[in-house]
Amino acid sequence: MHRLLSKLPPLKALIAFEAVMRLGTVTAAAKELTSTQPAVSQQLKSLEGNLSTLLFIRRGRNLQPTAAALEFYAQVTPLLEKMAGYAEQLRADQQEGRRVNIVANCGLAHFWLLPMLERIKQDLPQLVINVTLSDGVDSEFENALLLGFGQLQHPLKRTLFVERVCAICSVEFSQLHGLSRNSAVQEIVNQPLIHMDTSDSRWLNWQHWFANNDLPYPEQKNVVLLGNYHSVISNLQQSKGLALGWLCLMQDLLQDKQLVQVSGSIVSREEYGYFIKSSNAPSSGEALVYQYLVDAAAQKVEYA
Amino acid sequence: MHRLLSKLPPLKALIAFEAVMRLGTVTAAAKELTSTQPAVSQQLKSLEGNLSTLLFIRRGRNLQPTAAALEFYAQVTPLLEKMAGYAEQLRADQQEGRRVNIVANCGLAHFWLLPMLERIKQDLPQLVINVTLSDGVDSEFENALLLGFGQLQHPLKRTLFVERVCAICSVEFSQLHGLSRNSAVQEIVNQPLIHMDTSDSRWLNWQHWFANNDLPYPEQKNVVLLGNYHSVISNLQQSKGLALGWLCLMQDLLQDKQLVQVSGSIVSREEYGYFIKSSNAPSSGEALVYQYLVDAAAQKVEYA
DNA sequence: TCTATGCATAAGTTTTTCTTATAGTTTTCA
DNA sequence: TGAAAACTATAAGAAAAACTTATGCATAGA
Repeated sequence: MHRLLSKLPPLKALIAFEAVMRLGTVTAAAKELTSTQPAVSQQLKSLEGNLSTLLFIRRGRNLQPTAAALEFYAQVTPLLEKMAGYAEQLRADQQEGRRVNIVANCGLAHFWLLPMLERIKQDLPQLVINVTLSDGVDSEFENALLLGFGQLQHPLKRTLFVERVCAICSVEFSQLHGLSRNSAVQEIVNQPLIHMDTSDSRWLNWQHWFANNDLPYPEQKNVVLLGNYHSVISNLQQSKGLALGWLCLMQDLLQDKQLVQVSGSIVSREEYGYFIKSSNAPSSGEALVYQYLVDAAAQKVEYA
Repeated sequence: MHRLLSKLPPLKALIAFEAVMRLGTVTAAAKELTSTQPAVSQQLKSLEGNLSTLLFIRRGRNLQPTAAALEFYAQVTPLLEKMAGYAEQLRADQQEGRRVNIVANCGLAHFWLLPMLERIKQDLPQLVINVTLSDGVDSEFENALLLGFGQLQHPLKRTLFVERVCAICSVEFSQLHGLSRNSAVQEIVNQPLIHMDTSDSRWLNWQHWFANNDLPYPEQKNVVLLGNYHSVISNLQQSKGLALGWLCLMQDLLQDKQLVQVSGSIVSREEYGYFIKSSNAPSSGEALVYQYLVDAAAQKVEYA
């Protein structure tokens, strides 16, 4: 353990050493580093102590580097420069908005953002886009674009998709049970239902759906609560029952006839849905991606 | 200016970052670094601030590195490891006494040590020997073998050569003026004399020589004071006059008949001469060189 | 739902680093 | 030769940085 800590000399001392080697005197180095001569002198001493190696022969007024110092200088300077270069690169990327972080709700990411990601990267090649999946988040992120789900009435949030859900199942399941878009809502009462674990109660669930259709909530046995929407769809495709489908996310699958809408009932809440929210200090790149996603969502809605 | 300082992130933070990336959690990193979780957490924060780049997406309990973090980790870790490696190498060299610093009087170095240096390196190939020339030094050096000139009565000093000087000149000059080893000391009185600037008064000079031979010190006009012994010999070889020759240093040149001793007078002071002195904490390598030089000096004396 | 694990933040303390002042050495200049 | 200037090392008090303890909050697992 302590793989590096115990072996690395103090960086400040290295910087002081580099400057002294390059400029020849402690005083000049101190000037460049906007520090004082004793400070640099002590740094050198501490470096010599750390390396337990004499780096300079002190002859009263001037210093003469030892062979060890010359060697170490030649080794370490390029490393410091590279390191500074990498750090600068990162800062520049950030400064110029080339690096964009997106924190996205899992379902939205899986069924909407990720399929589109390659295209986004092609369309905005100057950006480095980083997507992190995260459910149950609508808090502040300091440096990331947030794609979340929840209440839409918020000055900083912009709506991507209003919440609209319907009952869906696989083609196979629909054929087996004679279900279709024209089925009456009553037919759904006795079907096995697939549930998502919506412990945070932000989401519409089957209870809402039945209440909205003036039907009694059927008693459920052996309820399976799935942790994320991806699992729900996975179970759905295995024809294990009916699930609630968020229209905006399922649109492609419905159009491709991979899934089937059951009954014409669409339950929606205008004040809930998927939203996009800028970081506190959006970069130019973030602004680009923001607009790109807003546009993409608007286009998708048109099909609905 | 500020070529590196302003661009480099704090090293401590880099070490914390490296450990967190490698181990996955702040707590584990803190444990490895024998620090505390909040300390590491703050380091990460400071690094993010320094790079003005988000490195981790915090999701309550765990951290997820951003693309920037992964990239930076891949760039920086090898640099840190190399740096640690170089530092370790230096420490190991020192530890095992592979690195020896010699601070040597200019004259002694030029006429005795340096001609022998290649041979020393061949004979002690495991050592890295670093010679620094320095006149007028008999003070303490923390980490270097000192070859100096001065008083010999000192518990830590060991005599290399007792001070013995004679008058010398070039072969050409001796032939022009009919001088030889058999010449009487009186013949020297009217010859042009070459002087070394011995402002520190440790050295025998022409005044001493004349006094020692019971001769009046001849009035000098256009006295040229040369700063180092090398210049003196250079002038001597240009047949500009007579100079005082330190026997131990001139021995090779006298044997090769490049220079000629004039008169048989040899002035010596038993309590002065060239000495060798160990550093405060001599390494094994230093001890080897010490003995090597003592032996070499002893051998040389035999010819005298 | 309760507990364990893990991160962030705040506040006070400790450690490190820096600055000011001083002394010593060497070079330069008169 | 001697005084001034340039440069470094060291000591001690001051400033800054880092760390630790305590606490709150969020998530994961039972």
